[in-house]
Amino acid sequence: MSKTSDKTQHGKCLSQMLPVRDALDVISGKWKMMILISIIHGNKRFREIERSIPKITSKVLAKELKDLEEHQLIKRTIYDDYPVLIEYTTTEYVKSLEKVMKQLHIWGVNHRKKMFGK
Amino acid sequence: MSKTSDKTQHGKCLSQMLPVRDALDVISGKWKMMILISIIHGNKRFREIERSIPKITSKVLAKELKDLEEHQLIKRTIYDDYPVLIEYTTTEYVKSLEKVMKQLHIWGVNHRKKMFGK
DNA sequence: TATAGCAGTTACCTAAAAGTAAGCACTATG
DNA sequence: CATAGTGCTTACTTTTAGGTAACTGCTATA
Repeated sequence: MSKTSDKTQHGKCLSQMLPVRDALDVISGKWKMMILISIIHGNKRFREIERSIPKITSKVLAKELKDLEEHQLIKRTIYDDYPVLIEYTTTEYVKSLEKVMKQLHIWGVNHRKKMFGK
Repeated sequence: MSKTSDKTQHGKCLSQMLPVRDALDVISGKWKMMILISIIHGNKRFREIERSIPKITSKVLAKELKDLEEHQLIKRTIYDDYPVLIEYTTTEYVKSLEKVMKQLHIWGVNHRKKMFGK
């Protein structure tokens, strides 16, 4: 195989890599997927989400919720009754992530089995 | 809905979250998936992989290759001829990640479209 | 004999992510 | 009237990821 054909391979390779990295930029980190899953499961209120995720702090949660909102995966709704009520819900767009989530879940279960005995 | 039933929900929720996080612990970060993709595409030698990934440095590459080896996704083979030749190849186990990779790729392409105009 | 390639390592530095702890203005409950 | 809950924010510290640059011992090439 010549060096020239290697270079062509590298080009192809990049077009695989970059979108994968784009995706990971959005969903990676310790908390984002956990928060999304919590909301998908029906948790709506800030404290409710906070309690559903062990060890998360309000500071981190607040920041991550903003990020997820920017990425249009969740929306924040203010119900201006007394007392003011705020709800986080998923958007339609979150559905596009379901397959990714599913595969991550399957692989995670399997990997844990592989790593620390079945 | 009672507070008791909420607590049951949170339990269910965790069993979804934890495997997803396990998976992300292995594949997240700026470089791991790019390195895997490079090797899958046929790059085998250290410098070859390095050149196939823009902006990566040898220090980071060396460290990430060790991590991937620990997770049994790649193997490092030493051919003790002259000069000593070292090759990185994927393991069988990497195949289990293919669906995850595929979904990340699909979602990444789509997300980029959504974010900065089609 | 100088230069470049091989597969990394080393020491140092910066930036980003995350943790710690407290507090705010408000309401609801005992 | 104290206590606890609401949805956060602020200031500060620690931890981790990643970047910079130089350098090693080896071989191959010009």
